[in-house]
Amino acid sequence: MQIIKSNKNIILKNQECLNISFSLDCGQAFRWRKNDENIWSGVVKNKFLKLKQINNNEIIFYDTTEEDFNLIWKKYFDLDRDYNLILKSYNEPNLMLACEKYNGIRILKQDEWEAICSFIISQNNNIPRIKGIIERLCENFGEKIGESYSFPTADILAVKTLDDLSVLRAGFRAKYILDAAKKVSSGEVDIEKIKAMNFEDAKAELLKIKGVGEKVAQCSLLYGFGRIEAFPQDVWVKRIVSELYPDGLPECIKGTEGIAQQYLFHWRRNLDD
DNA sequence: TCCCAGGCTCTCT
DNA sequence: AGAGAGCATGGG
Repeated sequence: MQIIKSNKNIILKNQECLNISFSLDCGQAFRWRKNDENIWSGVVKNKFLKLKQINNNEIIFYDTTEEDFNLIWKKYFDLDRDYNLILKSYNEPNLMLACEKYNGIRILKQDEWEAICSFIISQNNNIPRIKGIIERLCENFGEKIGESYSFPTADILAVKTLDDLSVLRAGFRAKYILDAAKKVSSGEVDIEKIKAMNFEDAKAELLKIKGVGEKVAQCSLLYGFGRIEAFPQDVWVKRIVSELYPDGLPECIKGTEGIAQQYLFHWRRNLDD
């Protein structure tokens, strides 16, 4: 991997196992948009970013300093993890197929609160509508950042009412968003403490929030807290498990279940393509 | 019109 | 402790 400064941009060359389109559009993050020039744009932690992948081995981070690249984007795209090594360790045929076809998916390290809130919204919902609700959440309650908006903090949402949230058209999930915001804002569910907890304790903390069950907790831990041993089972993954692994998950994914899950999920959803 | 969508809560056995 | 209805909203 090579980091090159070019005018105001950063160019990342020869980064192994990183496909930004797969990573930004595989159902793990809901706020990235691609324009007709294949330029992606999004907001992470109050930073607005545009980026584009060229020739599969060159990624341009527009208007980005080396400092922001090293402090924010390296972590967000999980670049310190050796995905080749992990994917190579998978020796189960179906999983190998998924990894070959969608090579370059990385688990994005999202903001913890944003992940909790986003996956609360995701329950019993479809991806286009999830994106719409989250977009309205940011436009109505976030702050203007570049060409987009920040994700509203728990503190901001904690003092809203159900009536305030009606603009989201989130349905029955609105009351869950409020409960989550109040518990996170008050520290009853303490994100800083969760970071330091073991997996089971961390999950138990998240389950204190109304509207957070097993699946949403696992998603929060995987995409928000970077716990790659999490294994969220939605309807698609349940389908995969019952079809392919009725007697248990393959031994080779132990410790990196979340990464395997992401490849299997994306592969199974796009089987007809 | 009916069914379903990256589930969870509540209630009833 | 396990099963099932109900939940808001919108797209196919």
